[in-house]
Formats: sequence, structure tokens, C-alpha cells
Amino acid sequence: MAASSRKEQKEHTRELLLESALQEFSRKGISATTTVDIARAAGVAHGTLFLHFPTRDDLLVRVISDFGLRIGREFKRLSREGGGVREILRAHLDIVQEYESFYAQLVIAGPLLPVDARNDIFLIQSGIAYYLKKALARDIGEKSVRPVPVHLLLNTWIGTLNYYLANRDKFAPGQSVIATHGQELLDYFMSNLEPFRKERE
Amino acid sequence: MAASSRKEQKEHTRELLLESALQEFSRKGISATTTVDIARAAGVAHGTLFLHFPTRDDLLVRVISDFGLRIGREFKRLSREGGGVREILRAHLDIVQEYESFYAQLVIAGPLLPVDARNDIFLIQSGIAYYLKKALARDIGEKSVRPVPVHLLLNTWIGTLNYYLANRDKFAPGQSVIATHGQELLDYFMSNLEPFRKERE
DNA sequence: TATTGCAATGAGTGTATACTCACTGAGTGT
DNA sequence: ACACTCAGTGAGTATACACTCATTGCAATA
Repeated sequence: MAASSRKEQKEHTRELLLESALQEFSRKGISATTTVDIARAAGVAHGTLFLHFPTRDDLLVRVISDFGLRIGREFKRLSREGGGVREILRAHLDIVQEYESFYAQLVIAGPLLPVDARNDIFLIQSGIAYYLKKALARDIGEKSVRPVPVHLLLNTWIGTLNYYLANRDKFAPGQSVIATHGQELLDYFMSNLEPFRKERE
Repeated sequence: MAASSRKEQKEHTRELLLESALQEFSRKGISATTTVDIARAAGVAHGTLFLHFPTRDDLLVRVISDFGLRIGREFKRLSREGGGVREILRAHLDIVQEYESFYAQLVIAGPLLPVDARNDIFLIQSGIAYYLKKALARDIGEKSVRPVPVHLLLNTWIGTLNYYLANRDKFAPGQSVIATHGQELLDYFMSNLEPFRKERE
């Protein structure tokens, strides 16, 4: 075996635990998932989990921040330079849909999670802010969108999305809420942004 | 003593428990409040709680549905006939603000609660739907508001409000989010509803 | 080959919390 | 006055978890 075999093995187990945790959290919900569940899903002993992560909360925080990194990268990739508000929101919908199950659990359990986890979640959701700001300024500049404050657009958008995600079983039982309602929401938000035309331009 | 003294006493204790539960839930959060907390707040023995309510969930559901009734009555009182969308949303803000602490806890814990509790919450939030529908039809009729589907207005409004409530510690630390952000939100939503004026009317 | 280091194990511990039940004593009807 | 009912009590039980640690056995090193 290579000299690093042992370290590699440990690292592998660690990744396995992180991945299994993500899946269990997505499936059963964050607060309903126990350390036993995660260990079993990973195929390791219960105690092994604590060899890699001092506490359950620590594991959870790492799962979330890893998730945040993935989302951040994805967002960067999807939001091409020079896009308008519609393109940014569309990209956001696509990403949320791709990771919908975990995203929804995050929204549901979010407010009850430990502070560092909550901060990470806030950060993830603010990832869109930077791009949205640029796109909005651009659209307003070329008068394809009426002037609105970014923070209001952002908060109504995130809030609405979270609401649909948290109640996905009511809005789209057994399906993706984003797939069933995303386009409608996007169109509605864009119609809210249509510039007021002057009475006698 | 009147012949009903014993029954009256029991009823009184029951009310006391319901009231104490409401306060504890508002203060500590729903999932963080234990049956011991509630009994102590009511000044009765732990066991007494279970004499009146078979399970903690049962007590919780009753607290929520009582709350729903109060909200419903309040809403009926505040939303006078013939009001427009702005008046309805304003009334909604006023009510939410009055009961903000419990309302926020409901929004935070809501998605994790037992089904019957979740249904009650949905019902409470839908209480506004009936009035909003009428008001919107009226406003659209007299062209003071552009035509939009009720459900989209409703869901974006509720979703946004919930988002602000769930994160009130970030939006308005130590204060009422509705007091600090309510008017701004209301104005923004109304501006979204402004009719598009024809190019050359 | 012998020795050491370390990832992995899983039965065991501690704690939090919902719920029970045998008992108490004051109110109620005769 | 007496027996009976029943709201109220609180120590006790059951369960579900997160977390521990003495032990194991394989891989790295001498």
C-alpha cells in the first residue's frame, strides 16, 4: 500500500459520512435524522462518526457549508456576465431545483439550527444578492425594469421561494415545486417589475 | 359554593394551562418548550397537565386552533366592508404585529409540527384569502390595481411576511419586524400592483 | 519479525423529556 | 356527620438520543 493509505482511508470514511449525512438529512429531514441513521447509512459503526466529528452539530455545519460552496460555484457558472434580472432569477430557480430536497429541509429546519449553521444558510441565500444587484442596475439603466430597491426584490423573492419549498407537499405533492410553480413565479415577479409607461409619452 | 364549583375550577385550570402554554411557546419557542415549563408557568404540578390534555401535541393543537379563532375574529373586525387591497394588507399587518411573538414561533416551527397543527396554521394564514379576493376584484374593477391572480399575490405576501418573521432577529433585533419593515413592504407590494398606463390613453 | 500507532468498533453511560399512577384532601350529596 | 368523588400531586417509568471508551485488529515502521 502507498504510504498514505491510512490517511486516505480515514479521509474516505469522512467523505462517506458527509455524503450519507446529506442524503439522510434530505430524506428524513434535518432534525429527524439521528447520528445512528447517518452511521448506518454510511455503513460504519456509530462511534466512528464521533471519531471524525466531535458533535452532531459540527457534522451538520460542515454538511451545510460544503453545500453552500457547491451552490456558490454553481451559481457563478450559471449566471453569465451581462444577464438581466430574469436570467439571474432563472439561474437561481435552476439551482434550487437541482438540490431541492436538501434545500427544502434547510428552509424548514433553518430557524431552529445552531447559530453558525443559520449564518451559513443566510450566506448561501445571499449569494444571489451580488449578481442580482448588478443585473437590476443594468435593467433599470436601460429602462426595461422600473426602479426598485434590490433588498425588497431579493427578500420577497427568497421569502416566496422558501414558502413554496417549506410547503412543497401542499403545493406540489410528490413532485418538485420549482418544476411546477417556478415559471409562474418568475413571470409574476417580472411583471411586477415592468416599467410604468407614461400617460402620454 | 355553587353546585358547579368543581367543574368551574377545573375549567379554570384548563384555561390557565392554555394561556401559560401560549406564553411559554411565544417566549422560548414551540419545540424548546417542555411540558414541565408549561406546568410550572401555570403554577400546577406536572401531572396536572396530563389530566387536562392527553398529550403535549394535543395541548399544542388546541393552543394553535384557539389562536386561529382569535385571529379570525380580529380579522373580521378590522377588515371593513368595501376596503381595497391596501386596507386588507394593512389590517393583516396590524394583527400579525399584535400577536407577533407567537406568530413568529408558529412560522419557525410550523413545518415540523404534527399534521393537524400544520393544517390549522395553513387555515389561519388562508383566513386573509377570502377578504383579499373580494378587495382585489373590487380594485381591479375600478382599475386602481392591475389584474393579477389572487393566489400569487397571497402567496408572495404570506411568504415574504413569514420570511421576515422567521428572521426577525436579523431584520429587527429586539424589536417588532412588522413595526420596522411592515410599511415598507406594504408600499412595495402596492407599487407592484399599480396598473400599467396605456401608452397613449 | 516484532513493535507501535491508529482507524474502527459497539456496548455502555448520561441526560432530557413525555407520560403514568397510587395517593391526598377538599368539595359534594345524603 | 359520613361516605364518596374527583381535581390535583409528584416521584417514578420508559424511551430516545448524543456521546464515551476499553478493546480490536490491521498497517506502518524499526
